[in-house]
Amino acid sequence: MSQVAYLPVGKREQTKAANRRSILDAAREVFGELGYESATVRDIIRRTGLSVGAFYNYYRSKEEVFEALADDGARRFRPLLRAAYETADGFETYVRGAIQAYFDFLADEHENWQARRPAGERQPHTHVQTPEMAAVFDEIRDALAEVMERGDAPRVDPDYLAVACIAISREIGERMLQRRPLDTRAAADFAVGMIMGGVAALPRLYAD
Amino acid sequence: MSQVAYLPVGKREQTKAANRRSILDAAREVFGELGYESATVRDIIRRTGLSVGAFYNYYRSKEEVFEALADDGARRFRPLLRAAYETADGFETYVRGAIQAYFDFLADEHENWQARRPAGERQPHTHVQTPEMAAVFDEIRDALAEVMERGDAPRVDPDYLAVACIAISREIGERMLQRRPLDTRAAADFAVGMIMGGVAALPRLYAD
DNA sequence: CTCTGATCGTGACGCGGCGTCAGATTCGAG
DNA sequence: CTCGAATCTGACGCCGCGTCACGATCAGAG
Repeated sequence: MSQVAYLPVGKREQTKAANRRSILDAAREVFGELGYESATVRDIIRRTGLSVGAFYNYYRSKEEVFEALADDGARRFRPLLRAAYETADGFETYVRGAIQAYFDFLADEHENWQARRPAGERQPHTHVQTPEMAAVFDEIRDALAEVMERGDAPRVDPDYLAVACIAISREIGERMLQRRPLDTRAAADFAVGMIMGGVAALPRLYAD
Repeated sequence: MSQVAYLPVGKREQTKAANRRSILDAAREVFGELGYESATVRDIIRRTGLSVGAFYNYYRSKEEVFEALADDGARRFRPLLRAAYETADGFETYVRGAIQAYFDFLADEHENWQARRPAGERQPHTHVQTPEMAAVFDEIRDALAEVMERGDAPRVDPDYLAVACIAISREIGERMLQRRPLDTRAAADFAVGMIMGGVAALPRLYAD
């Protein structure tokens, strides 16, 4: 029974990975229960059973844990986004696929661990800047540009377009979560309609 | 030279108002220079010359000062919004007026006291929930509903619509501030186009 | 003007969260 | 088994926060 070749071989590597996960899980719970503001680094640490010093071997602050959480979310969402891109056969199907995927994702995450916090609270899926988030932004902008190039839609300022699409999705998504019954489909219909109509009416980049 | 009848008559009232202003001004500067996160209640207090205790007679925390700042912004913006409503003679002119007003307002505030902070920073004009902010939201939603009723635009879910319009304006506005040269007109063209086209294509509330 | 209660200002103080670091412990290569 | 490096531990000092007992100032009554 020597050296069962798992992914992280050494014992050190294993506990390291486990601790990272443990901290992230604890943080999710704590932020969910106490909210970001009033949560304490020590609150998170307590749930992990680690010592204070050990925690600081992994993350330098509460903020950094929060970012890691957001980054994690973005990382899990990315494949869904990519799938939407690859499945799509035009501008509208891409937008629809991406938004429906996002709203379902949102609903899922919300169910799972967001123990009903007051609205307007800081949430990992919004307004934090992390590398993975930036990557998602770029991916969306490029996909939009790419799909526009194919002639399915008029060419407009891709940066503003991406910003607007994300803004609509984010805010409609958040509003959606507060409504009962939860209807991701209706919300998606709204967001997609807004974007599709909007693009058609937008000032063109190269008047031709 | 006795009792020149100013607006706040008593000396007490005067210094009270002066202190409130002083704190808000100091807070603007401090947040502008240090950023919200790393700014300290004491930093603000130091700039006012007040004592610690005196500060706490006016605001209970850094957060509360920040909200007061946001509230103040909303309060100054409201008349401009109202003017846009009263000047408008239809859906498009209202949307255009409101957005142009907002972007000009944004540009102004930015010039004045926002000593170029890293992007994504917490800013009083975004994502804070204050009574005055909520009032602005309601005003926009009602104005949109009202204008829709007049038949200038198809009727759609007013809540989602208001959320979407505000989201677009907010995010395009923020992006606009990062571009050189600063072009509020172009940004407004984009946002208005997006909204106008979007509304036309939206799922109707009462299919008729 | 004086007196008096009330309001407001002052700053030292205690509390609590933060991040560190010297020492202990555990791992794993040789 | 040995030893150096990686990791863990938790007591410690620091710093910002909000309070509160006390003093100063004001406004109104007499």
